[in-house]
Amino acid sequence: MIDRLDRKILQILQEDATIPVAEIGRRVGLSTTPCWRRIQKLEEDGVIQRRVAVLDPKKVNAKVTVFVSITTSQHNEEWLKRFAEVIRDMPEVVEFYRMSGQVDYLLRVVVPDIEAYDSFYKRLIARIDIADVSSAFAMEQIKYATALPLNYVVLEKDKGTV
Amino acid sequence: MIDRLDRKILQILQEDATIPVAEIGRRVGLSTTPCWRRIQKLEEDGVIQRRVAVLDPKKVNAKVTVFVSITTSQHNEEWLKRFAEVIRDMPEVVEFYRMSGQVDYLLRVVVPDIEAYDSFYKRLIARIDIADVSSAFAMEQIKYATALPLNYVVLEKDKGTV
DNA sequence: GGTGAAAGCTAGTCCGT
DNA sequence: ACGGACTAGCTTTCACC
Repeated sequence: MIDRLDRKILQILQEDATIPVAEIGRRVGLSTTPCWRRIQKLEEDGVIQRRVAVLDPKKVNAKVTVFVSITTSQHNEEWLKRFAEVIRDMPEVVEFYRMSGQVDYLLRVVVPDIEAYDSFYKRLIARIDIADVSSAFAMEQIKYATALPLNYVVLEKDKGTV
Repeated sequence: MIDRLDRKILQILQEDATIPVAEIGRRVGLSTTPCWRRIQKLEEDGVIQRRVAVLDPKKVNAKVTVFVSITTSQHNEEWLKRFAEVIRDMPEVVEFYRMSGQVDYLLRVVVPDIEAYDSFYKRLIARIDIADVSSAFAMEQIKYATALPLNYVVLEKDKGTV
């Protein structure tokens, strides 16, 4: 499905989606049209989901990240569905995972300060029944990448490519 | 620095950076040129850091997320600097935080499966001295947003805007 | 699956208000 | 600081190898 050229293209677009198709083509050793066709296909196939602007958290007052570990007694499908809906409506929750092991769910929450977190926390527990919550505060974001590692991509056998 | 119109623009671009400037202008009630100028300024000021393509993790075999909690005995600047460099070179590490409380650092690591995580883990501890590591596996990514909450932005007093 | 050039939009510039 | 018209450049299409 994806070959080495596609992977090169994805690598570029993951880092900078403003680069013209002609320039991407040049970098991967392709002329404009085939490069464009590949990008189209990657979008159709849903490999490329969207193109977004990434903002500086400090400049928009999103300075504090809190990791919220949640355990629940309610292990039914209905409860999870409702929980997911609640979370989807809270823009402070930037990531949401169902975990294995001790904690059931993990949230990454972004707020300007501790007070705002407290307010968020109250809104959260008011909306949904949760057994136990524990919060861990990040002091500094040392690395944040939207780019996924592409070295694990399962490659289609390339047909006589360089 | 940022007013309500800027915030509306950012909201749009955070979700979809492919929308033409004229259309963004229309949505926020501005004609093309002033809207374009605002976007330029937001880029110059570093509020907009970059535009990137977001990929489907499943389609690029990045199916497993692991949260790695790290504690260290080495609390000096030199060690952290080296640690940060090591992490920066590992594309599997997608996020990296310095934490308060029990754990010193938290990593979000993305790999195709448990075996790949084990290999990553070995490479990590081979490169840097770490006192204690504990790994928590995510079973499912229920929400992932690159968009930051903008309701906390400190707004410049708008001058007679709608 | 690849190339080159034409056509249609969009971003970026200029000038006026 | 906003708006309209123009230009330059990029995306997208098309005909072809």
